[in-house]
Amino acid sequence: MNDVTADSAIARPATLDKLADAGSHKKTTRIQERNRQRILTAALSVFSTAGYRGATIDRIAQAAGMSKPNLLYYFKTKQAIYIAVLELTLDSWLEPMTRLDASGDPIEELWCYIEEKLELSRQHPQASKLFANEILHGAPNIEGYLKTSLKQLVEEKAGVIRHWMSAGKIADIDQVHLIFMIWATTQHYADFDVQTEILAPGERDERFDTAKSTLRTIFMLGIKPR
Amino acid sequence: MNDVTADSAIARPATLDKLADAGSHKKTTRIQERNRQRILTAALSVFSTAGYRGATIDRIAQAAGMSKPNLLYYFKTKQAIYIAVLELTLDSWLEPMTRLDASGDPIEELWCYIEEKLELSRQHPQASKLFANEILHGAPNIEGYLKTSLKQLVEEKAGVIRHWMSAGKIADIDQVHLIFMIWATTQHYADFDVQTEILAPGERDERFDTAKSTLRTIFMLGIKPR
DNA sequence: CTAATTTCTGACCAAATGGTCAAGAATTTA
DNA sequence: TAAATTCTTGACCATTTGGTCAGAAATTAG
Repeated sequence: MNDVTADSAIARPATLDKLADAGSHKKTTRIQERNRQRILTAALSVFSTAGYRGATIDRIAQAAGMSKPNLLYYFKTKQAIYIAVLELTLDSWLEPMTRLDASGDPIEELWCYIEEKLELSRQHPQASKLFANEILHGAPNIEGYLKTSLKQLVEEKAGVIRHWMSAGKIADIDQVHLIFMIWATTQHYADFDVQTEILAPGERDERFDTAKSTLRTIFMLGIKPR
Repeated sequence: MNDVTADSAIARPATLDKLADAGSHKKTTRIQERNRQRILTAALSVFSTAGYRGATIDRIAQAAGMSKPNLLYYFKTKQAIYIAVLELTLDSWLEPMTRLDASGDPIEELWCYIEEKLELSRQHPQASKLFANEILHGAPNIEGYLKTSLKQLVEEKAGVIRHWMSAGKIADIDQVHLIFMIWATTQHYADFDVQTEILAPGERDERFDTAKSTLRTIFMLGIKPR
């Protein structure tokens, strides 16, 4: 019996493996390109709604329009598909943060970041759910990434925010926890969309617009220097 | 093949079933009392970390210190255990909101609510994760509850907040989305604890204290009337 | 103490699922 | 066109897992 406890693909890989045909010298054919893409798209859809354990290779194959053995011809294991999808979406999910610019106007920079994060939740809720699931279950597959790349990025941007603070441009609060607040409030609309739909009925876009104006009011007032 | 899509116990039960020995006329023995309790505790632990699909009856039984068939003597199905745990924790999880008092001081009332929610995340992270998982996967088991009891409660309290607003006691923002913000920011520390541990290292209590002071600053400044 | 009832367990079953494989179909290359 | 390579699939296997059951063990009732 395995020692794996949670809804995870594997116990503790230190880092994400590069699954792209990195070392391989074989050229990738057009069929490969197309099918891998189909699989990844299908996998994102299935994993994000069903979680790792809840997803079955059969479902993913079906969603990708191919047979299970055929899918396994492109990705050897279920875990390999999962890791590939995580990899594929991680960068774009974190990208807005990299654009926090120390030389810009603090209030404007932060609002821009919040807005972009909310926009990501609006347009790519599946990515958000994928990560939410992963982290909720202990982040066994991206633990290494969190501890290295993400930590470094967060430390860098926390430094930027701290700089703004000591210049008296924004209120004095913990920088990392401010980032947590931004993540929590924006991703909430993707991860818990079922709940927000029920409790704040109406058109989806309308809901996101109201969310945006609420976030603007509170964050902008909340971080303004006194 | 079943039609169930996500990591869910069942497709769409309108409401949570009362699983307590409601209709039964048999008395509950002491052994029953003890073992049911053990099972529910174990189940909360396992379900919250592994999700519904990731949890196995065997693991729950093991955590409860009994054999699988014995556990199934007390709860007929895995789903029955899951629903029972959800039921057991739902009320206490939502209870702080019921205490939002229209006659109290708005700022103080709201801060009190935020503080209590954060405290719940600190002391009962498992409950938070259980719900996060459930809602993330479409809330198939508590959909009915969300649409009735929770919706009613939220509407009532949104009314209270609206009242404060029209009296000019707090800033003019969407009430329901303010509630979302409070949920998102406080539950974040339970649901994504792995991430917060990595990015904001140090003692757990210290982290929660810093979170609290950050939330206080932003929320209190953010909702203050201009 | 004996009988009735409750509690508990090992053995077992059926379905679901991750993964394999030999061989056929399609495509590319020479 | 023929050979080589890539792509695809039905059939199959092993493991996991939710759940059953007959009966043993313990507990309670008379």
